[in-house]
Amino acid sequence: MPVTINDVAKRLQLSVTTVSRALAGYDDVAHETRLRVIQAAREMGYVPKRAARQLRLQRAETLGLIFPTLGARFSDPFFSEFMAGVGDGASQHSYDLLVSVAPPGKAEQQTYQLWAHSGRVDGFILVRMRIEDWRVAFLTEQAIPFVAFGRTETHPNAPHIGVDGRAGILDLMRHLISLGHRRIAFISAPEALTFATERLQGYRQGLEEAGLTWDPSWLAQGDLTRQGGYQTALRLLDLEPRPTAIVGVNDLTALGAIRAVQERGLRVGHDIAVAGFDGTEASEHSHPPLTTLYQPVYDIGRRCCQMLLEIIVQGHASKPDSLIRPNLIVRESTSPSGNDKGRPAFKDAARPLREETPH
Amino acid sequence: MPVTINDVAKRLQLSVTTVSRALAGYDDVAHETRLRVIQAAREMGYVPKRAARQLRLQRAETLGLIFPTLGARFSDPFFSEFMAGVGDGASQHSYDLLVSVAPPGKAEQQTYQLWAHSGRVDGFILVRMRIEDWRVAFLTEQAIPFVAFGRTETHPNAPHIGVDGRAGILDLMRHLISLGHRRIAFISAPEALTFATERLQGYRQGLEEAGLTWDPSWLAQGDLTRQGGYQTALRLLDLEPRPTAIVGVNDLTALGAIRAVQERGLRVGHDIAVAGFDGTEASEHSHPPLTTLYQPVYDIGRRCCQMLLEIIVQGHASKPDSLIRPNLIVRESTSPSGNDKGRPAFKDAARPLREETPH
DNA sequence: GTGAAAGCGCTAACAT
DNA sequence: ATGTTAGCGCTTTCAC
Repeated sequence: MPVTINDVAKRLQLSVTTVSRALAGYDDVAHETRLRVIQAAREMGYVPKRAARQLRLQRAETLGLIFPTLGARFSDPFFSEFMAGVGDGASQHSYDLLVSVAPPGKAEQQTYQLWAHSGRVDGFILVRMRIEDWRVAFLTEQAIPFVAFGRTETHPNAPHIGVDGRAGILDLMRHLISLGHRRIAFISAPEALTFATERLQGYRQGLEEAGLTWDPSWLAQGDLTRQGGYQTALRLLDLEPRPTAIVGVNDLTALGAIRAVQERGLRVGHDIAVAGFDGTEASEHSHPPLTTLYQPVYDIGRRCCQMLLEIIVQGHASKPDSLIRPNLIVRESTSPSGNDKGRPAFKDAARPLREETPH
Repeated sequence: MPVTINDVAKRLQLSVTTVSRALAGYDDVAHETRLRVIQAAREMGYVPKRAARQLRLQRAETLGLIFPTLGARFSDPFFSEFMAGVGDGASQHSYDLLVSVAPPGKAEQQTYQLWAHSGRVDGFILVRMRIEDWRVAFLTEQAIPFVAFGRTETHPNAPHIGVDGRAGILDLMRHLISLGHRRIAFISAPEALTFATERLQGYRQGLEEAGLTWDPSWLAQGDLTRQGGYQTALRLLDLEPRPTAIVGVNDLTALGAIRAVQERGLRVGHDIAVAGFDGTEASEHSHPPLTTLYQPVYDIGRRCCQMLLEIIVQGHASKPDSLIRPNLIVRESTSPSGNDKGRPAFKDAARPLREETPH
């Protein structure tokens, strides 16, 4: 049933070599022959069998992406957009994308091992980097190509694309401080995650820079979910004196905090400022819209992919790492005019869609 | 560098046949031999090359999943969870999951063709079914295994798992009507999508059942996004007399509608009821929490996968289709006590997490 | 209980 | 410009 290169060759009274070379675009094939081959292949619906090609070429032309699941529910708004970027980048070079979902741990490690050793993939895209990340150590040691979205403390020179969370949050802190805020709380995340620590640094730096006295109880730990943000914010709102601003380590956390503030009968933007990080679609449409730091996730996915392909094909990336500065998008959640009722006092900053970032 | 079955055989002074059979668990291998083989394989880090196995077995042991992108941004909270379900189901049977993202059209079709004809995958999981869906026609005609999440008008007997959107929305309509609502608006989606049409049927049926007079302007068309829901709801709110309830075809739409209502200075739940469909995490944490119809997306993903494997392995599914009834979860967005300030008047209905649905 | 050998479909080195 | 051939690593039939 499935048509092979042999079928095509027989029908044309040619050798498989010629067919293969004609299709692959070699220039030592007669022009007319090439046309006949292409024509026949199309008519017969011939497509090279991937497994045969992989076996012969000793490469899979496939990239691997293993998402760590966080809890019972796996619904990271990031995920789909990042994956779209990686997927588009891959298919642009006729590479495929193999995806798996595994909670960090034994099974996860086995999947990396299996995919690499079975030749299922030529390299990996890593996400949700941890400060100490066995994946980086493991892949480096085994000389398996990879590119990470985010850096690792223990292997700072590993190929990666990072987002400067410290600088981003610092921008945000300056914004808040310029609005007059002095008691600024921060809802963090498990500190094993690199980006959480980086963003926390921005927070600390912002406080220091302004020479603000600081209360340790203003620093709380969430879990990156709305629920976590909500519950943590409730506790922060009970403090005396109450913070006037709450910064969430990501949008989901901040969105949860908004809910907490509103349940306490306070007005977001007016009584208390709230801000997040990510620039997810949800941040645009919260009530009030959320001030946040936008990072171009789709684009980062594409670039991770490009970089990985360079490493696979050439053995090294032309630029082994880069640091993207997120854009502060000021919306009503940190504006004195932000409130629960009535029309917005001013238009939102425009948020770029899938734009290419300069390289 | 990579270790093959030959390497293992040589080291043990055995033939590759015996090694292969020992590892595959055949019972005509001496017990002691098997142990030696397993031991050596582990020590040497031997993993069968997938490409060689695929070529020999003439199957990929891989499933394909192609997500249609909607607009510039691809961020459906629902996809990540569905994919997790499919992925877990696949890996449970040592199958892999190949994922791509393509806007409906030419490129999408080519990907299906390519993956099938190149033997890259053994079958497909289809999502976002349309009333008339060329994918179903194409795959059926080519005898390529597939399972769809949602039904298709033109091929009602194609293997699929559906969610009874009509019955779900009907439950919701009864709920709204029992609360006294008489002017109920519905924000729909492109009618080419099966689920949009099904849910719309539930809306119409609910109105009919109650014998309500109906104004055509209460039916509006969104695009499944928050933004679309927001803008469409704004128009609905300008009607005279104003609807007292707005039903969104999905959670995102309803969440956008909530924002519109609040911007107009109205209280959700009190002045206007709003409800959605999906039971996403975001619906739990909106302000106020959103009444919605929960569908067990993760579980559906798993079951689609199970079914597809049955078709691939046995040639047919033990149960070619099933219809899941979504659960109405009543929250404050349709409660007279729902409002923007103060504590919730009653606890949310519990929302099940990744539970198994009865079969 | 074990081994020899064929062959899956493809690409490329090496003829001619 | 085209053909012959080897071989990628695996599974499985068949022989012993």
